[in-house]
Amino acid sequence: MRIGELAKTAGVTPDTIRYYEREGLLPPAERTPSGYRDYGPGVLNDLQFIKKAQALGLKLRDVREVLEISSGGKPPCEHVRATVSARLAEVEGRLRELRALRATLRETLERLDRAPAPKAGCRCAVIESA
Amino acid sequence: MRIGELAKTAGVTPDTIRYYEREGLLPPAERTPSGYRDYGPGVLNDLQFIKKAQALGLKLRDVREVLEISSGGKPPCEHVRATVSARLAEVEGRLRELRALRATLRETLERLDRAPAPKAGCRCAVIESA
DNA sequence: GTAAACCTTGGAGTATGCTCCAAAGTCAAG
DNA sequence: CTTGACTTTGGAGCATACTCCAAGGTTTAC
Repeated sequence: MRIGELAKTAGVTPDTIRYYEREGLLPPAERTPSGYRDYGPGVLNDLQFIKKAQALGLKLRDVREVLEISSGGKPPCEHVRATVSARLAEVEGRLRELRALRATLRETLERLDRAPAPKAGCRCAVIESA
Repeated sequence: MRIGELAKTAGVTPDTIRYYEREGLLPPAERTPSGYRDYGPGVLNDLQFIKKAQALGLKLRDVREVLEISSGGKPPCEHVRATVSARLAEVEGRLRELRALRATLRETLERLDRAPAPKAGCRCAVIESA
């Protein structure tokens, strides 16, 4: 299977596949005599594994680590748990930040509503007084 | 006032000030005969305006637009409102995404808890079955 | 035999807000 | 006059996950 077919089957672009290979998520592909990448059907599983892990919120770096561990013969579940936990903590932190930012933005809108008509030459009373 | 002093007073680095100038957030500074940037005290307000606008959730691009409008003589409040509204919508969208991601991560952790002991050679049953 | 569709590589570009660097010039104190 | 602290510029680098490009080689269909 050449890269275009694999890409179409997996629902990604050839560029993405080459990128994964460069980044060590996929092993270097075998080559035809003319240098084209030549894939067996197993790579499809690899790509789907990557997509699923991404859908679970893992970054490509995380996925690479998981793949490295499991290709070393060990089940990576322990590592997966640590990674997912870390990602969850990150997401919760980011949620807190964004909720705070949302509150600030809402308050700013209210202040804009209540603000008096701007004087010519003013920059923005609402921002200035923040 | 030279850039180092201004930076210290405003609580930023000289690099940041030069960056703002490059990006059009600050007007090109006047220069001493030897080429050093030479600031009047008004620039402090500009820097604080930028910091406040950032604290309100505006991006530097937004701030630049606001500054451009107000340096054109018009009060930028209308534009500020539009910008803040847009930013709020973005933040709310991102919050929704992150809440969904958090749910996925939590569910994944639970599945890891319930998962049977991994077989050697398995990649990760929990990811595979996602 | 030729044209279309495919493949290769290396490298640049995207967005964000800085930060850090080297090489060289300037200024203040002693 | 020297030392150290300051300044200048242009440019690279970070993190993320790709995307797109050009210039060239290959394969396939007709």
